[in-house]
Amino acid sequence: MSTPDVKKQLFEQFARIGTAISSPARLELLELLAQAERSVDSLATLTGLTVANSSQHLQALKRAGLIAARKQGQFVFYRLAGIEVTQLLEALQSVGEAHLAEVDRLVRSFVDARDTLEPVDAAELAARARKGMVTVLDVRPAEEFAAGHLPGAVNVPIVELRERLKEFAKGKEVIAYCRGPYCLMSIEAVELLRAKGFKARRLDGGLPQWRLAGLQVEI
Amino acid sequence: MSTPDVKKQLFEQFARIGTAISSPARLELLELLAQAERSVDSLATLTGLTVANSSQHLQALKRAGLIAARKQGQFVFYRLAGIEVTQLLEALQSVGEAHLAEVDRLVRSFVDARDTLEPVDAAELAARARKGMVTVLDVRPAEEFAAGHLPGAVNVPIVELRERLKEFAKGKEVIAYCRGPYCLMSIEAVELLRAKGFKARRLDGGLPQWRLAGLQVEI
DNA sequence: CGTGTATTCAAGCGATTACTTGAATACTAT
DNA sequence: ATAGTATTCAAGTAATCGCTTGAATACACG
Repeated sequence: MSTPDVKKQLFEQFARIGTAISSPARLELLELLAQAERSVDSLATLTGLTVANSSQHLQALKRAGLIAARKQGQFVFYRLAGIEVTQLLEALQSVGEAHLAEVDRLVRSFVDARDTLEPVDAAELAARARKGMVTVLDVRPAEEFAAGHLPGAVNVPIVELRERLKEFAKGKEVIAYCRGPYCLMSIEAVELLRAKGFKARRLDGGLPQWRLAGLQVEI
Repeated sequence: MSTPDVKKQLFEQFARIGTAISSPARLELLELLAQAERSVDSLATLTGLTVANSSQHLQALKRAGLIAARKQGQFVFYRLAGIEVTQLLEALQSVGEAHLAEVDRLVRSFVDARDTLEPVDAAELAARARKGMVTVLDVRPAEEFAAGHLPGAVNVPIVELRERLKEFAKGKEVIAYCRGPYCLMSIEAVELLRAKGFKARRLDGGLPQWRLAGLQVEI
């Protein structure tokens, strides 16, 4: 095999991965899978895609090496193929934030709050949580919490938060997190908590970013 | 603007970047631009694409925020938009290496040598070069060397190496590098040097990886 | 000012992609 | 076995993409 030929084939392979992340639907699937493994059906419901369409997208992602499948009974559970995939998604977002004006505009449009919510970074939270100084609040759905969460976090899905406020102590600061930097549930949580007189901030990033920082995840 | 709508638009934006890296031709262009800024014409020549086709690919990359352009006289020089783009390409390759069997096969097919060439990593080279213990050899074309190279490196393009061997001292080890982990010129250089009785190894990665490691680049 | 060169634009064509629909397959549980 | 559910497969259509060709634009130089 001649060498320029090998080069070309390598570019073709890498381009396959590019193709896999060139669809909004597939990116949404990947974001969900970055939280927890899930069945085709559950992914279809969460994304609003038809089941057949989801299945096709998932197969495309699998062919590109981004996700892996596990069959259990009549269900097929898909999961990210590895931490490299999370890194790839991070890099994708980081390019978007740095160089696409449209991304900047969109982020500002819903996280004006960002400035006022004073996000805590992972290292700071890790230190303070270890000393028991803060309550770590995971507002994601129970399934995602079950598949892995920050050490010592309590799970109150955002839809239940309003009616479970009494579970929190007024004195202790609450740090809320959810799926990632563009996940709105933690922002909503912080706003609700503050309105009710709690001291609350949000984590800058979600579980995937916590993992990427090399920090420990509890199951 | 409703929030699920914003989410959707964000995925669309990130997908634009995915689309940009979904073509082998564009990946090749990006790899070249990771070395140095270049004109459309020079990129077309290097890749073997027609000028019009290159121009279109470059515009696509620009729209996706991956590259930026600078017009000087009748030339348009394109360059990577930022270090995030290099990170993205790194992440892409890393997913490929980890999860695409085909990539593994291709890499093995031309870098069996890899095992026997005992690549040096960036940190080790930085330390040894600072003490003057090794000769750092850049085998890339002169233009790319001129746009930035490892501190203290000497530039002998691979095509000139055979006739310029007398410039090297037999006793001092030579560490060769070129464009990146899949760049063959440094492998060829090491093989030639060894055959002629020099002590030689290659750097694991090229200039972009050196930059990503946060190490200093000389111009 | 005209000539040559670098780049971009515009139109066209074949190949690929995204999504839908309806059916087939695979497994579970009664 | 039978019915029910999860997933995949297959076929069809509209839209998009990659590349080519030929022309237009932009700039430099004599």
